[in-house]
Amino acid sequence: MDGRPANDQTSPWMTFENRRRARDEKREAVLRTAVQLFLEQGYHRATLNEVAERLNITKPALYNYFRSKEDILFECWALGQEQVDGFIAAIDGSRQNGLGKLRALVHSYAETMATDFGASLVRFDPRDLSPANARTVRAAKRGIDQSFRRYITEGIADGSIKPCDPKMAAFAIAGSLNWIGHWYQRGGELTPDAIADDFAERLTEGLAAATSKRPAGRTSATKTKKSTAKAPTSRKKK
Amino acid sequence: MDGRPANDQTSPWMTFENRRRARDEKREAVLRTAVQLFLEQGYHRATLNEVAERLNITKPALYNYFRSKEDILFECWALGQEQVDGFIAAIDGSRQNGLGKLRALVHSYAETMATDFGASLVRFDPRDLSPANARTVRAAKRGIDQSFRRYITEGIADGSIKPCDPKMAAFAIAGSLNWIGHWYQRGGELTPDAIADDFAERLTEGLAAATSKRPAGRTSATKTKKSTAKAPTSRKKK
DNA sequence: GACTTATATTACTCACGGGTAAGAAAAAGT
DNA sequence: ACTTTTTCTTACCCGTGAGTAATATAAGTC
Repeated sequence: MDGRPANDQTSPWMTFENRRRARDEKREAVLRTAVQLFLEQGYHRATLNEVAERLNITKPALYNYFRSKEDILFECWALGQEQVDGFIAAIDGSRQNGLGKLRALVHSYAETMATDFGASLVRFDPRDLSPANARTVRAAKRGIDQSFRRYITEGIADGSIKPCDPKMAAFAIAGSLNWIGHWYQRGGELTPDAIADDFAERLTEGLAAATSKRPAGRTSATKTKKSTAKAPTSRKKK
Repeated sequence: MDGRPANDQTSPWMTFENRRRARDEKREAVLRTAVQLFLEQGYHRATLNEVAERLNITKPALYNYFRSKEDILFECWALGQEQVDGFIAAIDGSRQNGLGKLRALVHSYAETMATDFGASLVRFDPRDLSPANARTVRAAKRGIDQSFRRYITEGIADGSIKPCDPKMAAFAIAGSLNWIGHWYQRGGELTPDAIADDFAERLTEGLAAATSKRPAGRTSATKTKKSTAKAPTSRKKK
C-alpha cells in the first residue's frame, strides 16, 4: 500500500505520512457526516453542532479541518464533482460513437445521483456558497451540460443519433437524471444499478438513429460488463 | 359577478365586498412578491423585511395577511398546485386515449413549470413547512405522480402506449419536466410555449406504440384544442 | 363629529446558530 | 522528563431575522 519500504520504523516521515492520512480520514468523516445531514435536513436546518455531535466531538473541533460551514458544503460538492469529472474523462477517452458515449454518460451519471455526494451536486444550492465557489460550481455545471451536448452532436455527426436539437435533448436527459437525486433513497425497491440500466436505455432510445436500431443489440461494450446486474427489482428488503 | 343587485349604493354589503376584494388583492400582491423573492434568493436567504420593502410597507404589516413566513411559503405553493389540479381535472375529464392524455399533461405541466408559482412546486423545500402543510404537499405530489402513471397505464391498456414500466416512465418524464423549473428563466431564448411543445413530443415519442407512429400525425385533438381551451390561467401575454 | 374597525408603523424581544478566545488534554518530538 | 505542536473543549460573542406589543393613522359606520 505504502510505496516506501518501511525499514525504518522510527522515521519521522513515516509518522508524518500517517498523521497526514489520519487527518485526511477525519476530514472525510466530517464530510460524510455533513453531506448526510445536509441531505437529510437541508443545509440551513442542519447545524454544525449536530454534525459534531454525530461524530462524538464538539462544534469548534470542526474548525480544525474546515474554515466554515460553507467550506464544508463546498467540499461535499467537490467530492461529487470529482466522480463526475472522472467518468466524463474516461468516456471522452473511450473509442465509441456518440450514442455509445451518451449511453455511458447517462449510466454513470444515474449511478452517481444515487450516492450522497452525487446527490449533493443537484440538491445543494450554489447560492449558499461564496461568490468564488459559486463560480466554480457554475463552471462545472456548464461543463457537464456541454458533455451531454457534445456527445449528442458527435452522435449526429457519426450517424448514431438522429438529427435533433442537442440543447433541448440535453436538457431533457439531464433533467431526468438530476431528478434521481431528489427521489432516490437507499433501501427502496429500486437499486442504483437497475435505475442506471433502465435510464441508459430509456433516455437514449428516442435519439437512436433508425439504422442502429437493431432488435436487441447493444451498440457498445458499455453494457456488457454488467450483464448480471439487469434484475430490475432485486429487492432484499424484508 | 356580484349576485346581489347593487341598487343600494350605501349598502354596507357592497362596501364589504369591495373591501374583501381589496384585501385579497393585497394578499395576492404579497404572494407574488414573495414567490419571486423566494425563487430569486431561496427561502432562507429571503427576509420578510425585503418582501415588505418591495411592497413599500414594513414587515409587521405582512402579519395582517399571513400568520407566518411559513404560511406565505405554503400559500405560494398552493397557488401553483391549484393550476396543476386544474389541468389534471380537465385532462381526466377529456375524451382521448392514454397517450393523448399523457401528452396533454406533459404540455400543461411544462408550461406551468415556467411560471413563478409553478416553479415553486419543485423549488420549495417541503421541509420548510409545518408537519401538517408538509403532509398536504406530499399528498399532492403523490397525486401528480399517480396521474402520470395512470395515463401511462391507460395508454398501455388502450394500445396507444407500448408496454413498459409506468413507474419508471413516470419518474423519467416528471424529472425532465420538474427540472424545467430549475433552468427556465424569463427572457431566455426558449419560450414556455416552445419548451412545452418540444417536451410534449420528446418525452412521449419513446412510449408511443408502433401502430400509432404515423409520420407527422398527431394522435388526437390534444394539440388543436389546447390553443383555446387549455388556458386556466388565460394570460393575455402580449 | 364620535366611535369602531382595519391597517400600518416604530420599537422591541428573543431564540438560534455560526464563529471565536482561551486554555486543557493528548500526541509527537527531543 | 521536558517542551512543542496538534487537537479538542468550555465558555462566550454577536449578527440576524422571525415574530410581538403598543400605538398611530386612515377608513368606514352611525
